[in-house]
Amino acid sequence: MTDQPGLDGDGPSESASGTINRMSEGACCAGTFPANRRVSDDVIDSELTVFKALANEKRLRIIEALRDGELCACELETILDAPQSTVGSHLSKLREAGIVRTRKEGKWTYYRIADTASLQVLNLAAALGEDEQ
Amino acid sequence: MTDQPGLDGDGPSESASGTINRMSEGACCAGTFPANRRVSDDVIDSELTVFKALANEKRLRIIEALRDGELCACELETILDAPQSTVGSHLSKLREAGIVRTRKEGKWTYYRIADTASLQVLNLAAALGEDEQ
DNA sequence: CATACATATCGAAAAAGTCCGATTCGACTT
DNA sequence: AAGTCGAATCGGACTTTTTCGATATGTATG
Repeated sequence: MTDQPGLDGDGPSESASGTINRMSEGACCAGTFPANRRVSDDVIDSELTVFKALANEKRLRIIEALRDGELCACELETILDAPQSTVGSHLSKLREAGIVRTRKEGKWTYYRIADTASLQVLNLAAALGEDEQ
Repeated sequence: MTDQPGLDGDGPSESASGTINRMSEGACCAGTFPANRRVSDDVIDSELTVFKALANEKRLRIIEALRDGELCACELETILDAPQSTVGSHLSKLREAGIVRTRKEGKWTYYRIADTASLQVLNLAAALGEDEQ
């Protein structure tokens, strides 16, 4: 027989609820798992939508550029120094993810940050990544 | 303020050396982009590292599972219901990104969230994505 | 030391994402 | 209406990421 991890719980951070159903026979985790630690698919989907939208250098540059206020699509083209179709598809993804919102004025389309919470996410991520390098 | 789109169309008579212009004909924003809105590459890199690590369903499930405390790699295998090598590579990426930290105990490896700021990022993202669906 | 188990890593195929020319569409001007 | 400009979208080449069997490493046990 083999030991089970976390049985005696002498670790420094073993303070979680003991509702995890551990097995009493066989290998470490065979058969049973802490099902109560699953999270709803909706939450995962929400997070995934946002993070996929943010996991791209050009899209991050767009958002950083929009920190101080709205810009039109063509201005973002020059900031990214990329072809119109490239910038356009990035903007589409940001809009589909709900990160940015648009305002049409004549033949121009102005983009702005939809929710300041997006900027908080950026700030937190920057701080997180910073002390890891 | 920079010139907003509104200057008259000049026609295809671009003669100067386009320093930042990629299009054949400058119009709306050619030459007058808000350069001061650029952000340092370091910040972008930090954000990118974090967001790339979080932009994956399985890795998000791992992090959500670790909210309440550490779990060993084999427990995470059963949560994800994926082969050991798949889970292992996701855990490697999370560790390389600094999202999780490990603790070895005998032949087991325990994973935990490295920084509670990660969970704040998740919470914000979940809220952001929520009201977009 | 042989064995079993936990896990890290490799490598190649599959899947997903990015890039960008070309096209389409809408709004404006003449 | 015809032409122009800004912008959205399509299609396919290209790049990156994911997946997972196979293998390697490490740790306990007999």
